[in-house]
Amino acid sequence: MAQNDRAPKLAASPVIFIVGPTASGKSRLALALAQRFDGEIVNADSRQVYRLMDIGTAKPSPEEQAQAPHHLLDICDPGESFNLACFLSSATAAIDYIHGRGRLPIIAGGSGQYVWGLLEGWQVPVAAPQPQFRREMLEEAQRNGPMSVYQQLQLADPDRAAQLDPRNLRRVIRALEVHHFRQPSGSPPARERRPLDNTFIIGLTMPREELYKRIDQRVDRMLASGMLEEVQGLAAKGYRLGQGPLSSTGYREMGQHITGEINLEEAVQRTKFQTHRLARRQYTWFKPQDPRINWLDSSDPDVAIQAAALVTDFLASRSCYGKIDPHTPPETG
RNA sequence: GCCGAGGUAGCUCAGUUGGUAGAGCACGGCACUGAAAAUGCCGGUGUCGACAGUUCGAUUCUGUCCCUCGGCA
Repeated sequence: MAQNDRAPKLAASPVIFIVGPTASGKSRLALALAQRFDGEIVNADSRQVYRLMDIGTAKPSPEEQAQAPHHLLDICDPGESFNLACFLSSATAAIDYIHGRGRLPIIAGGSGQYVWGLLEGWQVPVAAPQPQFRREMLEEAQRNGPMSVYQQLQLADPDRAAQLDPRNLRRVIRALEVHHFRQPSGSPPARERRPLDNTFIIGLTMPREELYKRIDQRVDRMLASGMLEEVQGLAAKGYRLGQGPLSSTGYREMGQHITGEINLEEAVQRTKFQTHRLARRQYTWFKPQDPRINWLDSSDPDVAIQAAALVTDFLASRSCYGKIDPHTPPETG
């Protein structure tokens, strides 16, 4: 089935992915594998890219970061907006760089859109966000209802309109934005993107109840280590509570507490519930039945050993430069 | 012990002028191609505290009992 339209790409440089819901232990496993296989970690978490957002994003500590090279952490100011396109180009660059050093890239993170976009080589429309336009459309929706914006899209791009829920204002506005501001053909084309070759995906999971317990404990730990103070510090620097990156789970709830909307206890409980929801939504990107993902139960103390064994096998099967893999055991594993 | 208020979905509560009930949150599922930890969508049978009475019919009315929370002793 691996027919080649050109020279076979033997031993293409491998890439390891570690995916799964929040609090499943991705960062820790990434570190273990990086040390074991001479790897470098590339963050695929949409919030850990922001500086000053450490505690609430469960970003690896400086000590942990010192144990292996990390990429795409702290590359943005919380006032800037990071997005899929930013991720795709910077992650691709990081992978090339790591391969160039003869090392193993380990992509670790729970942002499904980023992970699959990178792995599947998504070609995103070249139309930069237009804050002004978004604001206008938002006002339009407030004045005349979201339907009026949707109707504009139906006129402008009926195909896209048919794919969207009219009630999902944000997506509808984005679609209109793409229609109006897409780079005209003739301007330099976007960088051609293709699916990554030679990838191996490890998924970390565990029984739902267990996951929720770990999430709750982690939220308590975040608070004890100064999560509220972190958000207060961001507010003091002028970042708007509840906006942009500060609308992330946990940050939003702490913000609501800071403005006096809810008490601390309520904010903590909501953060826990919101994080459960986040985990559920992550499972719709990383599906338990997805054959591409090699799932491991992260509540098993041996996960790191099991993962290392899988990676060892994977690398062995790929690094033989044209030699035939001596044995392909039929067992299911 | 007496007087009030209340016992309805896992939680907080609404409701039925008598025809077996519904919101928010939780929880479960889904979508997602430059905001994605964001945004949007779908999913509600639960001895309506227990027992008895009135009634064609009671979660809804009546009585007794049990429990909770106030107040008075």
